[in-house]
Amino acid sequence: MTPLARLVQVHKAIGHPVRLRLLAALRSGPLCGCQMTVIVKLAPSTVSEHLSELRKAGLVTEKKEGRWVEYRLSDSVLRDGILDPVWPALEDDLEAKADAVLVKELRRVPLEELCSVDLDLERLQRPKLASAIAKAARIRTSDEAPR
Amino acid sequence: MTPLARLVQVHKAIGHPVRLRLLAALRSGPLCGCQMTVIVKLAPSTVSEHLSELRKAGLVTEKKEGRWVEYRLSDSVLRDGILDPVWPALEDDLEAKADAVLVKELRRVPLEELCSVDLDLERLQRPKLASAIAKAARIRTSDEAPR
DNA sequence: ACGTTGTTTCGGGAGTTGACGAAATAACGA
DNA sequence: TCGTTATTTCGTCAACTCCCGAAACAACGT
Repeated sequence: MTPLARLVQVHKAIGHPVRLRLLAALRSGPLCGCQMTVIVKLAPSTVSEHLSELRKAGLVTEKKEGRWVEYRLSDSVLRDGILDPVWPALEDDLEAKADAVLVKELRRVPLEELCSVDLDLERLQRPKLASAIAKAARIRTSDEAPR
Repeated sequence: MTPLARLVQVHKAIGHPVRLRLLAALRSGPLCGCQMTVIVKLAPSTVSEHLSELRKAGLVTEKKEGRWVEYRLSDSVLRDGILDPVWPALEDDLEAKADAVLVKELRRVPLEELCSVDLDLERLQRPKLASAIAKAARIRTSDEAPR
């Protein structure tokens, strides 16, 4: 793959709202796939495909951790600074800020508890899920967000 | 348009080989549309649409100069450094380097002369023009890397 | 006025992307 | 073992992208 084709792949990966939100969510630390589905509220298969594209572009790495796959920003992202110009813009974005709040809450919920939340039928509805998570989060308030 | 949507628009614009080559070509100075069609060897209408997308993304600006439209990298590109991480990678790219040589040659040809090349319409929009330029530049005949 | 040239817009066709659900796979726990 | 849960792969379909040529538009020279 030529350097130009590589650049195209990377920027195509960045150039999608869902993938950009996933990258932003990972900025505060690693997350597993099921957490990401909660954040962007899409079907697990869709999120998996987005993450696969980010991995192929070298933007995230994945590590199998028991039942879950832990995703994190790749070293090259931090080293090459390819995303450095995007973070400041996201500071002013309402959706990105809401995501950041949700991510922070999610990190306080142990994965076992998060997965036990009954999603019912409507994955698309945010308030119910968010309140369920918030309720679960109120029970546990010990961990602190990394980095 | 939200900051996130704006970022997506910018990176989608960058995430295409032709548009990336156009941006790279503009790095050495302003160019007009007809010069760009020579560089990327696509129909004028196609190049126009690519440039329109780059303009809507705020990456290039255009200024009408007589019959020609002069495109150049926008101030914000240079200010925000959104493209700073891409230039080093293009240094290693064969196609980008060949483009750079051709651009250098093109800049020596006055626009009136470039446009005066007789272009009867066989096959692609202006093969005769392209070959004439290639002959002058002596580079475009040997960049078929097989594999 | 007219023809020429550079550029843009429009319509369409081939190919790609993004979303889903269903099914398959992997790992835990009872 | 079996059932549950997280994740991936696959088939499908709607929507979009990219490229083209034709036509329209804009500006120059004669």
